[in-house]
Amino acid sequence: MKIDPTHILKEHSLKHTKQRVRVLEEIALDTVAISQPELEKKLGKEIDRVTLYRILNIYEDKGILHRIMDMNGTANYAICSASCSEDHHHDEHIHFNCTSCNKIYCLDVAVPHSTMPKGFTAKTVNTTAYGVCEKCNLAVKKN
Amino acid sequence: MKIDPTHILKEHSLKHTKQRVRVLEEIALDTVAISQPELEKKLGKEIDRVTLYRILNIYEDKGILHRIMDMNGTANYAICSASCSEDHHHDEHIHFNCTSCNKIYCLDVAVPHSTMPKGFTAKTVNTTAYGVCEKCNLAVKKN
DNA sequence: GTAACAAATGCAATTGTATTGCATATATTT
DNA sequence: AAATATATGCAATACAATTGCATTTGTTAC
Repeated sequence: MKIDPTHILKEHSLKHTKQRVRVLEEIALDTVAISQPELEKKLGKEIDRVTLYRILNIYEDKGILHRIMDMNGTANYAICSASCSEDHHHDEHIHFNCTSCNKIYCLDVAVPHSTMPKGFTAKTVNTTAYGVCEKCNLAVKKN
Repeated sequence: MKIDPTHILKEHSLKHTKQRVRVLEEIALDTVAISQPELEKKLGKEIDRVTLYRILNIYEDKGILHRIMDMNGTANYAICSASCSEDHHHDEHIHFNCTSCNKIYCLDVAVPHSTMPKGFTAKTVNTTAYGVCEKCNLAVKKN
């Protein structure tokens, strides 16, 4: 995914700092969501832990990133589709969390809508499938 | 939900201890999933933290409880439907995570199936809707 | 019922994720 | 280039979860 960090920051009236740019660059490298610990490992020498947390939180609030919890309760981040905004995350695709390598994929499969019971108002719906991903399935076959 | 802790333990060849019985009793009190911290608050004087964690893990492995992560990355637990087993969690209903009171409801709404991309094998699918629950919606109207 | 054994519990210590307060550094506006 | 608002880095802290080990408890066989 090719992104323009400077443009994204301007769009959301966020100050242009090298830390913020680096976070966006790093996350945009892969369509697979990246976890906070992985990000910290990659950026820990350039960016302080706390700053990283703060940047990720701001990006989530602004609708720039979406956050997916994996089975361990660890936050994972991926770039939002263009239609996401501060008020509403249009994060209605399926996440696939591999139980072998723990990676989280954003799959291009539409989520069928379900109607909520009376009284419940849903803002966002998050569907996560747990199983084994393509890579890990192949790795098993080889052995 | 009425359950028989002794029967459940026997069914899964688990030793019958008072701690294990208490955990099952406590979780069965409500259809709403209960979080680890809440459980600890309620049972902390009877059961050691670590023991509680271990019991919850065993119950999840055996398919007795299912675990739902809330937005904070905290584990929440609810009794599985009868069809759950060690090999397969038939946890295919929708969870509703209220962003106001943070409660997790197990809704009686079937999850529409989606087909996975080639190479990806899904074992369980977890759908969580985020929004405002019935109680909190009513509370807002009153003020 | 009781002895023997395996397994569960409790405690202390530790890991790992996330947050808060405050001083310093940096980006934007004029 | 100066003023000001905001972001960053550091230290300390909170909280969820895990590990190792000694002790206790449940189960099985006698």
